[in-house]
Amino acid sequence: MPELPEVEVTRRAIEPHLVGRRIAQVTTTRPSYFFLTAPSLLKKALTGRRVLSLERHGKYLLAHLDDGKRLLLHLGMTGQLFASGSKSVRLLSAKRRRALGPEEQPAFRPDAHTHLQLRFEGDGPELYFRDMRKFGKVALLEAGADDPRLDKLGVDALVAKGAHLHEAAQKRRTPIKSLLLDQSVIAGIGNIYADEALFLAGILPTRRADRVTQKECDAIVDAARRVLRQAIRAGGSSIDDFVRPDGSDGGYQHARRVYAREGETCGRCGGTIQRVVIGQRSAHYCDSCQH
DNA sequence: ACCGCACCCTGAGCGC
DNA sequence: TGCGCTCAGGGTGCGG
Repeated sequence: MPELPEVEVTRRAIEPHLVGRRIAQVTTTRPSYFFLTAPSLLKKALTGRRVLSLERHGKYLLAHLDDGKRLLLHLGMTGQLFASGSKSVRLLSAKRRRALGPEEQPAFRPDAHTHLQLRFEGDGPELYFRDMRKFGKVALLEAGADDPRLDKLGVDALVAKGAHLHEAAQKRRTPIKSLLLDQSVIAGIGNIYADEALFLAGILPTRRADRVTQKECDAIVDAARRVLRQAIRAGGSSIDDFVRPDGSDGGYQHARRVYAREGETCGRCGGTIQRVVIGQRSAHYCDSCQH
């Protein structure tokens, strides 16, 4: 699931294909939950526009256009943003995957899950936004308009301090992990990196937020920053669907300590990794390393 | 204000 | 072989 590292890896790789280029043609799927701006409006607004910059805000990408409007993208759970020519089995349906020989890796061709395709003037690849479960989002923001989703975001996890977490935690009885996932407190942390940060900080995900000390908040946020930076360097985590914009896998899934490792051995103490559900989401931890 | 939970979606994996 | 069920989860929005 794309979190800050996956979105940042995507931003860096997509930027050279996007910034400075003029959009020649926009292709979409039918209107759906995925399109916060109707596909017809999107096509009209994007065609002919030049992209000035590509920013990341938490897990959102924001492309600034030459008419002052902005294109807001969110990868949701299964969103994939990549360039034409990419090859990866993660870009294929299971049906197509099964039909392939073991060594075959055909170049991606847009399918029913490819909700947005951008073709540009001149040389360079097309860009595709594919999202199987449609939890991703595309929205066009009018020039000068505020956006509630962006306004709500807390401080970016790459620059957050323990104080940001502690301030929010003091009056909250919710589990500390739920607070870490709250994008209005700190922006960018999702399920994988929340579990990893809490493991490194030695704090149980179930601990009530108001019982986490300032010092412990420092440790959690420091650990989160470290984990996120490391994950960016590794190219993100390709556990289910994430691919880098050239079709390659990230590498951080091999470095994770607890996430999706229920029943496996803790690399630090030799104990067994546990799983509980917190706020309708899996939480993974080691009950002898975390308190 | 806070908190828990339903919901949006589709594919994988499982039992029968 | 295939059906029906459950699970996965980011963000939003609701009711208590």
